[in-house]
Amino acid sequence: MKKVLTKDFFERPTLSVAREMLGKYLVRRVRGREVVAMITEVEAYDGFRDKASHAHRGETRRNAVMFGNAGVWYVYLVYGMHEMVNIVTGGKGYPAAVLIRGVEGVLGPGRVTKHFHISRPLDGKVAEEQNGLWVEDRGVRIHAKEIRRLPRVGVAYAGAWAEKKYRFVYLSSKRFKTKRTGGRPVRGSYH
DNA sequence: ACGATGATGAAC
DNA sequence: TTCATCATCGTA
Repeated sequence: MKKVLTKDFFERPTLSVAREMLGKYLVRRVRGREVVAMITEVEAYDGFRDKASHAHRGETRRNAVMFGNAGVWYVYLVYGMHEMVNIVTGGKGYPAAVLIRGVEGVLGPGRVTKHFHISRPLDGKVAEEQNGLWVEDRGVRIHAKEIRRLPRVGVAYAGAWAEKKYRFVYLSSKRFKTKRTGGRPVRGSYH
């Protein structure tokens, strides 16, 4: 059971897509090499009003693909050195995307792109085999109890939007630990 | 705790 | 054209 996810999967409410991306497989094929891993951590960036989203200030050259068709890669550079990979969700004209923050064995969005050799030339490309980067459903089903919803990382400037639990983590991903202070989980940490 | 490193967007 | 900021990471 191996099915390449297409536009119909991504052209739905962003939070649903984000949650359902856990357990799916990111596949990269370039120069005869294939890299595959199960997605274990994602974040949703949803609409014009989401202050943490690049789309909040309106359409620009960088974020234009977020306003376009679902099922397209949105790849950009942050902090001068890390590429981030997102997949566009929702209908055309509605800016939204899901950031892939971690896969099994590779936690951290900058590490994911490095591991999969993903960089800006993929920005704006459709997620399909022909473009060398796509998402597969391989039949893994993740139970709601295995998912933790947390605030997004690195968006403290976004006020109330920073507190929304738009980050989805697959708990059984072995490397994910939760630090606790006063008994409350605060953030994921990487080991 | 901090510096690396460069693109982006808003101000001037 | 300048400037602050930034969906981070490795080293300390």
